[in-house]
Amino acid sequence: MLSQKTRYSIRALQHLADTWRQGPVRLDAIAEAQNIPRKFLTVILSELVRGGLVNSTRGRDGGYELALDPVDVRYGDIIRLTRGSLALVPCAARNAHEHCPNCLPEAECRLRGLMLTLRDEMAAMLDRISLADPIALQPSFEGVEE
Amino acid sequence: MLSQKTRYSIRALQHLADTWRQGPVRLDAIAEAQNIPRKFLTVILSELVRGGLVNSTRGRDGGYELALDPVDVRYGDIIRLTRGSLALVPCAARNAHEHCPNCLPEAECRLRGLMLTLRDEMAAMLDRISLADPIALQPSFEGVEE
DNA sequence: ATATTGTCTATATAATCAGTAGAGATAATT
DNA sequence: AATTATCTCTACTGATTATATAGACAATAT
Repeated sequence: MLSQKTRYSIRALQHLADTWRQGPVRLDAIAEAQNIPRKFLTVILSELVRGGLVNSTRGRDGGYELALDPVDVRYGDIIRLTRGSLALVPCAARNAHEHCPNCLPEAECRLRGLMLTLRDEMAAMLDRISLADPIALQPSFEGVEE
Repeated sequence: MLSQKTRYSIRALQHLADTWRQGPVRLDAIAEAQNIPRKFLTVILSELVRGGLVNSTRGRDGGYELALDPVDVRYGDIIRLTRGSLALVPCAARNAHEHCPNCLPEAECRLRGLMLTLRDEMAAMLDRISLADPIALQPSFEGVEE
């Protein structure tokens, strides 16, 4: 699962992509439009600034804007930045690789083999789509079991 | 990320797939071969039994075996059973669907649109591969940054 | 009977997550 | 220079979840 924080990060970035080239957007505007707790969003946006995806301006008329053209911010980048890794197990991460505790030797682990392949498929998709791309919305399931 | 418990579950099931049709395998044998804490594995295997993937036999010469032919146990099933869902956000789950807290209406959420597509791609892969399939192992990265 | 094996519920501990508090820094305006 | 409007940073809190462990119980073979 993506953490709530990662989900907030993505939605905040989508908001900034939507307002690209319209000048700085205030934190409160983002919080309100995206339904994100204001205080928590300060932490999240600061991390995105530190991570280089967002620029901030302080003081009156300040706010946030994307540091890059939306077309250059891919979902894979965002998830790697906020969550550290795309992979579903630590040992299958290509960037933030870590050993899994209590596992078999990596070279013998079939779960790792599988999860590496899956990670690469996920990366192929998430690195293809940017904040500038249209995304097909899907009707709500409204609790329907499928 | 998959929880440690899910990872243990998968490795335990792989072990049982390897010993398919060789009679019940004792918990201690699995724990030792797969490097899983013995006491924790009792909990895990009991859940797999309750979930219908594994059969158990008590008493002397008892142990665990797969309830189905390995070819009929797909990784998607295992993850759905142990983790509840394949999706990376609650609202993108097709089986265990839940609303994400503090989100936009689902029908308007681009993150959900994206994550539904990703979920379906992941499902396509994980439901194609079973415990009977060979899995390509991959050399350990040994801390190498890529 | 006894030894061997799995089952079940409760508990302990630690880590992570989600969110808040509050003092501080910077910039524009007056 | 004072004021107001912004963002910044570190620390903290409370709740939840994850990772186990303990120990009494049930079933089976010999």
